[in-house]
Amino acid sequence: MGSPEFALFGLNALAQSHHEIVGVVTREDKIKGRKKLPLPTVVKTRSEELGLKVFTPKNPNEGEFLEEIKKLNADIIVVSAYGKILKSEILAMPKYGVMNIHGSLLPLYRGASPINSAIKNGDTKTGITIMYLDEGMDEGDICLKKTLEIGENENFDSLRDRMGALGGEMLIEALELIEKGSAPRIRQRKDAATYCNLMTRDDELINWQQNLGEIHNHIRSISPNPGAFTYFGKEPIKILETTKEFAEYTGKPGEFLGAQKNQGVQIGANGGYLWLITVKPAGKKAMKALDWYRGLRNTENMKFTNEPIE
RNA sequence: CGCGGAGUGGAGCAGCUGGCAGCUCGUCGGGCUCAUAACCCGAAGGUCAGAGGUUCAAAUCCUCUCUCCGCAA
Repeated sequence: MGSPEFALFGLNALAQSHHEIVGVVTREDKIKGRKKLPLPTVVKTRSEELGLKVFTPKNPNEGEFLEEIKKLNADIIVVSAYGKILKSEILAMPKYGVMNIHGSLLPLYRGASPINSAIKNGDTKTGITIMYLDEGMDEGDICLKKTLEIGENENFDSLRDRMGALGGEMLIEALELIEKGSAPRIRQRKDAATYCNLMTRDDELINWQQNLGEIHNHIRSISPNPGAFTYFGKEPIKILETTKEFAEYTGKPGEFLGAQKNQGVQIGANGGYLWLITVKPAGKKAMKALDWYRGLRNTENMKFTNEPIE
């Protein structure tokens, strides 16, 4: 069971292993407004490529779907970023229980956005936990846990892919252990738990009052999708890639300081300079910050703001 | 029929109250320099997304189509 890209890794790992996938469960297709096309999850698309049986229940805890899944008679259910809560009835169904691939070192970052949150907080390492799912929010016992370094400028996509790959390997490993009956089962330390929520639009807005490091971490934690944004005049603009340079800066944060070839566009921030590398203006495609800057023509007194202006 | 932005030489943009297609950058050639991503000189490169229409004349006005993107869901 899974929905976004992260879940793909577990699926692919399983598909390449000797384990038989009796069915795949993923979120229902979403209606994408602009062209009002129903968009299937990547997991659904991939599963269909693999010729697997796919379920997209609105509520996985309801009668009809429960009957269906019971018929599959799975030995184990694997969950990875599925996005829906599973209740006891389904948790008790498989012989070996329900395993979850979670993108953090539990009990840290329980919740919906562990990968984003780790980057956003400027952590230098994170990891994958394979755990037994129970009714709590990522509270189940831990089976396997492995650590991963986070690069200084690494963005969400990059880390997500690396973590996904690791998660896939660990899943197979965990399944071997479970088959042999020698899988570890360690309780989580409740007192060490931290939580992270689902990201919303508000989490995407850049706050120029923050210091340089925080802004930089914020930007890469959701890059390239959905991407952090700020306001340039009255238009929103996404900032997808940056580097940071700590320095003395006494001007106002968000101000344009110029552009440097082979470096980017220099923006003032509390505690130094933020160099824009890649940017995506409203209505445009992602582009080099320098290209965007070039097209501005007049850059006198330009600045980014927390709110739309004019 | 949810709202909106945009498609112009390789890139980013201007031109859009109709009249020989322009800017910044890149590329190529040459020069200056100990040297350079700096500076100077020069060149190549565009059926202005596509189709139709109005006009003596359309990138520029009207109609339709295609594509990309932001918001909202």
